[in-house]
Amino acid sequence: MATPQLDDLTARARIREAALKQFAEHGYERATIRGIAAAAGVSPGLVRHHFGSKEALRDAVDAHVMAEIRRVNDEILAGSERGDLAPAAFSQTALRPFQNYLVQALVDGSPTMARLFDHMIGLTEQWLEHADADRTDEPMVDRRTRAAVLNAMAMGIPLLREHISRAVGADMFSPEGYQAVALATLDIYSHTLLSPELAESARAGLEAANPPSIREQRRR
Amino acid sequence: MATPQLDDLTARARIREAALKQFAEHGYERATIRGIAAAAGVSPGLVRHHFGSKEALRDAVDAHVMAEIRRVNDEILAGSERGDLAPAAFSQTALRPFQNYLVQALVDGSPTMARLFDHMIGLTEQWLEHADADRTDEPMVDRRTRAAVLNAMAMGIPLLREHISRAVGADMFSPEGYQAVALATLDIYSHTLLSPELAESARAGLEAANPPSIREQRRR
DNA sequence: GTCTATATAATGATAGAC
DNA sequence: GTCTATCATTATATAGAC
Repeated sequence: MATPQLDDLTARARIREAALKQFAEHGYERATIRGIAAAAGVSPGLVRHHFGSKEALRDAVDAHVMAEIRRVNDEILAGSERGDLAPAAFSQTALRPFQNYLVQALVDGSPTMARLFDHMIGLTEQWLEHADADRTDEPMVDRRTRAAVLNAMAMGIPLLREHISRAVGADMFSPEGYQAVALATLDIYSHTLLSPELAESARAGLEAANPPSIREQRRR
Repeated sequence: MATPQLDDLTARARIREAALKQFAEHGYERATIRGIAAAAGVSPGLVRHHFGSKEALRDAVDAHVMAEIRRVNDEILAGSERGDLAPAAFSQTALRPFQNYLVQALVDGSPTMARLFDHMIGLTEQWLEHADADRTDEPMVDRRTRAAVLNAMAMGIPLLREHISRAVGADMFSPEGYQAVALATLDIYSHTLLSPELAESARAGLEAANPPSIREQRRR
């Protein structure tokens, strides 16, 4: 499903799958119709015949990825409780086969994937709602801003997988590398990186440097 | 310094500054020599005269950014204690004027910026060393892996600034947007997002699905 | 040092044969 | 449905005048 037998697919589907990989690996600009056609084992002309243009091909891949993500996500939601669904778990399961495409498309400025990003922010907000219930102090900013930043942070991992792999000494696609990164993510999420005192002093410095009118706008 | 008066610079420096901005905003591929020349107020031929090729221009910008970052970083190190230098503070101060360029170059696969990334991992490791001292439980993976992941997460913010800005409703470059994101970052770093129990159960599930031989390799 | 003009290569788009 | 051949555009690279 994530990596179907290319031989078993129609040419149109093969092209779409090849484009998915090429866009994910090289980005939209660097990926070429010729390269995609070669990877799919067809002629460049056939790509045009089925999709019309490179931009339309991107849209088709976007739509397919979006549909697949929603489908898998629905499957997971159907089989689990709502509420304890952490974004981490969400990305690691539903999004994982398409993660590289998604994050690259985000950087490339795909409107479709931008909407998906917004959707994910909503899920993260729900998750934060639960996490906030256990807090005693007031959050420094509104939940949506924190959800957006949190999402971007999570996306940074697959986006910079090349550099993480180099530093870790194992390909993030290998079982070993993947597990190491997943454990690191869990460890980071479950521990505090900044003491409350340091965070508070940093915040004070930040707010002192900016007009106080801004400060009160974005609580909750 | 970060945004010098273009009129006051030599043509060579103007081209370099223009390239810095174009590469940061559009990425290496989409940025064109013609566009850079226009932004610098010179002819495309002069770009070639001074830098030889687009790739060489990128190398020159890389070197300049690297030098500036080190210079600012050294200034900060000289004026502050070692050890309490959080990566957040580091990025927000020394790297900030070049952050967009750095993260885009990282995605574009610049070798020079890749080395800088590795250098930053080292700084984050030092920071984690202090944070780890306050922990009672054993980290789930070695420090370097956590530092690499943490770095990638931090980079995700400027990398996806377009999407964060859209979600927050304010440009991340505006004082308001910047402050909101900075506060969110502080809040996230100073709070736990996953309870120890949830993290432990997720870890157990993860390790059960993978060969146990992997598990013991990457502690500390 | 700086510009204009041109060569060359790559790419997306297109037309038409099978 | 699929391919080959070609066009038009764009970008980098280059040469040479001022």
